Amino acid sequence: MKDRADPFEILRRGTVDLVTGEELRRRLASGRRLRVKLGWDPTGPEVHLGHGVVLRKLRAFQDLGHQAVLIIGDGTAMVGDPTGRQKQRPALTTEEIDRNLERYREQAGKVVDLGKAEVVRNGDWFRAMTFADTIRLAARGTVARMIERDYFAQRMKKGDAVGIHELLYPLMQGYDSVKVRADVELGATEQLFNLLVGRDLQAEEGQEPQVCLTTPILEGTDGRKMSKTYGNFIGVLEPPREVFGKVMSIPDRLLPSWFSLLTDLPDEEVKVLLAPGENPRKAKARLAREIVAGFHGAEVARGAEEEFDRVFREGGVPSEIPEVSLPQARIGIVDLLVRTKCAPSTSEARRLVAGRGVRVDGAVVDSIEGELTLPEGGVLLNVGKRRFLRVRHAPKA
RNA sequence: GGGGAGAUUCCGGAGCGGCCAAACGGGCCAGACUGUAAAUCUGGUGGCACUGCCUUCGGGGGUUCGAAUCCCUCUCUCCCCA
Repeated sequence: MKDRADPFEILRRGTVDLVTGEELRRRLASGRRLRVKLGWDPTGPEVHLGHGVVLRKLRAFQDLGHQAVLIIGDGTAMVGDPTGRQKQRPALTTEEIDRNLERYREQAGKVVDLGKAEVVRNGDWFRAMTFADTIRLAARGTVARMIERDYFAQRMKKGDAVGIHELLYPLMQGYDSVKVRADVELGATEQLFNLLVGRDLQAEEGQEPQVCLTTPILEGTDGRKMSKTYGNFIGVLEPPREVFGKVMSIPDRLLPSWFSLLTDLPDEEVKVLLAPGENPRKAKARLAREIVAGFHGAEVARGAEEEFDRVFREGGVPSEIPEVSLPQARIGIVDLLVRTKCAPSTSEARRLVAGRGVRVDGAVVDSIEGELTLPEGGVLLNVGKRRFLRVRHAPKA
């Protein structure tokens, strides 16, 4: 955050909602160290660039000397989501939550300074609540208020189930704010409603209502919201090369938003990169480099770029190729694909070969009948554009 | 509590006794063209011992030579009324 003066302006940049700007300005002016809350549900182990946006905002607060307060939502996650619909998340075990939390720390730590952050679990207080406490909390919300939200309205219209506990969610989240006495709560813009509930609850408790600050939803590699369920995300812990490649494959129109949400490049510089007439590819490479550098440093980022160029621009081979050893020396191509997990099933393997998507040592395999003998140095197996594998014959297991 | 509708392959959504491994669209995979962009085009998209066989249409049971399709029952969901 190398930037001139006004902390307020720094924090305001790239936000969608800020309730209210005046309050934030006032609190910043107080010179007090603000408590800035960000919640995370340990329902999965993956932190992706979409989360990165709001984490970066939290980091910005940290850089200005404020206190980050991370809420781990194990209270709600333990309850699980009983909404009947097929593959809703099952209740998580304590072990799973701990594991997810561990992974989360590792990943979030790439963006925020966890050493200086306060990390609390809301399960600590929710588990302690009695049913009567719960009722009292529930009484603070109204159904009308809850279901006016787009999210619920859409699902109901669509005929999907909405569980009663889901109506409780915003209240629980708001209660967290009361518990940690948050000055500011961060979230993606879809979270605005939940954040606002926190304000109400705090006010009822005689606390000064938190400032709610939301960040834009990052569009994923396919243009939809970046999300685990869409499989269109870029994970923070993915190998640098992978991250670089995925960034290169985003649609051009995402460039402006990705630059502003995921990098610290000054607007003027971005403007030059995206000027009409410039090759968008160049800008994208810069973006990819910036993002990788943010997690792994400039050195690694440069390496990832070189690798990318070699493999995809020059049709070369990656410098590091995973190796697999097989006990037999002679094997049918279809079998080979299945054994090396390049294809999930024999049928799929056949399709890949039939579709001319499989190469061995650079030559397209054009028959599913094909058999090959693994030579001394092994063989380079290549499926599609990005999957490379070196297969050797291992005399013994 | 009463009445109605519905549960289909990754998703949406056809099918309503054999021609159904199941239309069509989306997604996804592979190929062409590219800048691993967009747009477009082609092929594919349950499994296997693959011109055949096996397992799928919410669960269980039944009718039938034969069921995703008919009957019974269970579970779940939605809508209307109270």
